[in-house]
Amino acid sequence: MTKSGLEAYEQLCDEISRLHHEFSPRLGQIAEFALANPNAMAFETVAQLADLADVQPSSFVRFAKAVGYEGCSSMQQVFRARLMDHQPSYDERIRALRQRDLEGAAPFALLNDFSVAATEGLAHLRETVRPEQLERAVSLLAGGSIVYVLGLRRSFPVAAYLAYAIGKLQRSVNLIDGIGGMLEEQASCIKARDTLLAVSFRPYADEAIGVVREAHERNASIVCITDGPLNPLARMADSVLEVRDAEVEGFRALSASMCLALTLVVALGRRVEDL
Amino acid sequence: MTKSGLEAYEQLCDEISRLHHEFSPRLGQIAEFALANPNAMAFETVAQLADLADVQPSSFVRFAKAVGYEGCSSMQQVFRARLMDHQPSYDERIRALRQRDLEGAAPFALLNDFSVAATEGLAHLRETVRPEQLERAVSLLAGGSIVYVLGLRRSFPVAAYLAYAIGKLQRSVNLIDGIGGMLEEQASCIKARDTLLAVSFRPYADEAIGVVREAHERNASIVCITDGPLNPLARMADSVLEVRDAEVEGFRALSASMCLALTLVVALGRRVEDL
DNA sequence: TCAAATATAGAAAATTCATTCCAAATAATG
DNA sequence: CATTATTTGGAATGAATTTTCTATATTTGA
Repeated sequence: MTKSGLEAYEQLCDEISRLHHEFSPRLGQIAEFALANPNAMAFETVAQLADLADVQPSSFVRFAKAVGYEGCSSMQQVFRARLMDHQPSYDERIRALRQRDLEGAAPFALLNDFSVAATEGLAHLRETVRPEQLERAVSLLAGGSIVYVLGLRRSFPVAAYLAYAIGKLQRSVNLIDGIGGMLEEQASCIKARDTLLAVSFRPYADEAIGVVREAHERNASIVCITDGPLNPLARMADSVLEVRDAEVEGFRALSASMCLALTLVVALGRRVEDL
Repeated sequence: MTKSGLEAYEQLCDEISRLHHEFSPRLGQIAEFALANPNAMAFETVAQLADLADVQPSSFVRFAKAVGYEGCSSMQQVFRARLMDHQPSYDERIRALRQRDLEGAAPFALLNDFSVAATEGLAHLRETVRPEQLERAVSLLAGGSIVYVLGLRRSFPVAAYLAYAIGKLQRSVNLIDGIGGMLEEQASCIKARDTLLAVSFRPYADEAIGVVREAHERNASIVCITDGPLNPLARMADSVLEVRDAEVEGFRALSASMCLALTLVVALGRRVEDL
């Protein structure tokens, strides 16, 4: 396994500490500065660092060489990697996962990888959804006299689940599924007091966009479950909930989406009960 | 109070999202890159970013100006401030989550509970499904000349997903959904060389049992996804896969089921590819 | 105290960088 | 189809950055 950013950083700190007592005064001064200001070391230019540490830029270069690097630039990479490492992006984690799943192709290995990916997706969901967003979405759903649920193609299973579950709450719910080619007819039922709950993932189906636009023009409330902020639906929506299910070979597991859907439904049920 | 690095960053993200739809193609491309790679945006030089995003450096400068900055450098400060500000350890992240859970509204607490429950469901799935069961299920699916997918009521979303995904593999697939009251007619198409993939959770719908029985009598292969061994379908099935999604107030999240479904589909795709 | 060695400061040089500008390409308009 | 407006690619520019170099200062050891 390749060395992580944090490890390299800690190793460098150790090295600096070890050498500190045998450094010349100026180098020692820089060593202390470096250990005390790792953020600055990561971001500032040598000139700025020199200014902050009250030394000459050339001293910084000598320092970098003294601890074993070719120059300041390569030393700086270590301080940067540390910050990167602290926050591995969701994409990076999933990419790492995908790397592994290429090795074992057996179905069981797949199940393992996908379930780990789904777990990551759920964790991501917890971390990124903001309480007030959820709150708002539930309010909009509770406020609509009829809830319309939209989801086509890959989003359809989520929409179907939402419609089923909301229906069990004894609320008026309508699944816009485009059955019999009647998408527009279904959409045209949406009125101003209603709420449209739209589920849409990339690539965003044109028909779905059309339905949302129509609902928007009719002044219906719109709650949108989607996979990213760069989404043609987002700007028409009154509430946007972001989910990022791991995608493998073009398929999304929808595990996190389903979890969010369940949350919305149960929260809606409680809200309605309380009234 | 002075604006934190994180706030500024989130504000910038919002702005990018808001403007995305009116950007030119190249600017849109950069917008997506920026949101997907905030780390790179913080550290890399414009030339490197341009290379990564596959655009010209000048386009990056145009982008920075389009979102309201004087140039790339000032925009980059925002991405850097985010990392400066925000270097939580794992423990801190957990604590922050608890904090939000406590002070946050009820729906968010629900989301937390459900996502934890779903995570446990996934772990359970990993632990209980045996490799040879999966192998067998995939073989049966690969062997059938037509795959029929059955799932009614709460199981319907899983079935819909399976049908959609198997269809994308260019295989003949047929979703038995009982549309137009034609459940029996749909079921009567199943022949001996076909495979029925039945999804059924408690309380097992009578109609579903009927369809499986009919398929069984016609000597079709039967793969069953269900929630326990005490299931009327199990004894007719050639392969049984057991999933236990967490249940809350009578609702199942289906997260684990979706994960298993994805696994079956991708494994099937690979199996067919290899032939 | 004096020479030798080492460390430092600061200027200079060589890169690299962000930005600008203009021409080519593309899309919109009449 | 011709014209106009946008958008895009890529070279040019000038500022900034890292690094090297050298004269000066400081320390070391006799």
